[in-house]
Amino acid sequence: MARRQLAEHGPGGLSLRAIARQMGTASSALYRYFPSQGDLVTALCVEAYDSLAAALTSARDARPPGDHAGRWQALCHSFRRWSLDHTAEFALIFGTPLPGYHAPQEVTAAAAGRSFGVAAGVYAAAAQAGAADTSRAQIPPGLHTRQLWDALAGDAAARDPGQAGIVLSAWASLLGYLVAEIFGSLARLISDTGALYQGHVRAVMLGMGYRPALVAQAASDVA
Amino acid sequence: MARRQLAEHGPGGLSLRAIARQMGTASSALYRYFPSQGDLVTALCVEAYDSLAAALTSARDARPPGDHAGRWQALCHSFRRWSLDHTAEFALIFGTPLPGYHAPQEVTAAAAGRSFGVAAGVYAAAAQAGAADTSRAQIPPGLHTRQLWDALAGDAAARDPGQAGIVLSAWASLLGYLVAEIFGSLARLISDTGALYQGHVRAVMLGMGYRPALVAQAASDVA
DNA sequence: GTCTATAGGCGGATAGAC
DNA sequence: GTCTATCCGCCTATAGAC
Repeated sequence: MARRQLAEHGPGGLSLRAIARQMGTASSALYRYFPSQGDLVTALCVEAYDSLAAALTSARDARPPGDHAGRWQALCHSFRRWSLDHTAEFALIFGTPLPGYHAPQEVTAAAAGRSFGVAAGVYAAAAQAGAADTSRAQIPPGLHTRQLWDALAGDAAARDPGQAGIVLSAWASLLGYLVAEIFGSLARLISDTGALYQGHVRAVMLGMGYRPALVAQAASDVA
Repeated sequence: MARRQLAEHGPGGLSLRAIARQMGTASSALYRYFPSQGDLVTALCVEAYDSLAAALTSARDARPPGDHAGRWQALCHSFRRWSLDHTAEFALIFGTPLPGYHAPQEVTAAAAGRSFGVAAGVYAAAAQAGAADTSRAQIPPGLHTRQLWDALAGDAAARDPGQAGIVLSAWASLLGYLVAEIFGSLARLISDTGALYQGHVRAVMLGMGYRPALVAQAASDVA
């Protein structure tokens, strides 16, 4: 099925008809595949999360397993690349919720955990290898995680509750930068967003406890 | 005018008719005040930015000028409170851009700078007083700021280009947390968002170079 | 499976009465 | 200034022919 074509439409301009028009079929034909618009959106959300997870995994594996700081940095770079290349999907899963639509908790939480789990796994490996010092990160332990453990249960790497908070906080920091860049609130204030993102990543890494020497080295690798 | 009533509508459900319906008038009556929908949206955006700026300013002034770490923390807390209390306005200025709408650069940039300038001023004061060590923060200098300097020109506090990058990066980190919390992508993974936000703020502050002792003290003040 | 046709609703915007 | 009436377009969803 050519469902991938769907997401290539405008971010907010998501509509059954527009999708159908774009792929050359009648709008009513889509009802053979999805009972309603909501189910189609849900499918798109899951696909977007999985697409992001795939990009992150690919970026991770492009670096040797021992290069922990490099792996995290590649992850960050990939996150931004994916977001810039898939602004519609980005808006779908991270942007303003659709007016009438409410995503089913189970399915989207699992999909979200799948993408977040990649980041958690990379950090867990770094912490275990000593490339990141968990105790230097400043995130309080004892978070009441809900779906998080279920989503990461399959990933044997991430177990420490403190680690989950650290990665979640760091991931939110990255997300904030991308939201500001892609949705435009940052573009109103600054121009060379790429350079600032590099600094942002560096600051986040240090906040996570990555060893400064490794961070500096990983940064020079990119340049 | 009862324009404030407008913003009390649903985040994505922004429409001239819905607004008019809610305030009991005919939709066509609004055209006496705004030439088109876009102008109305622009007015709402500016009002939202100014509302945020007012909240931030108020939170800042609730702490003594010498309590630099406390002022920044109050700012962060106020940012979250405002966002949670004004989800519609939050979505309007930080969320997915409206399909057809393009905000006029000059006016929105100025408004955005007005709110961001409060944060920049607080940090600049902290840096000048030695409560924050700029050199410990890990953001590269030499950013090509565009509207930023114009917006902050009136504020004599913020001058160092490096400082602008630090605050921008930190502000993006906060924004990311709030986006994740309010738009729901974080709610799918975790429950006690308030506690995590406190840790997030702490990590951001340390990343900005705030003295660890002051951060710890400010944190205990809140608890 | 995909099409045409259609129902019913909401949206922005304008014209003209009062 | 605000109203009613209206035009036109886009949307979701369904019915029924092929």
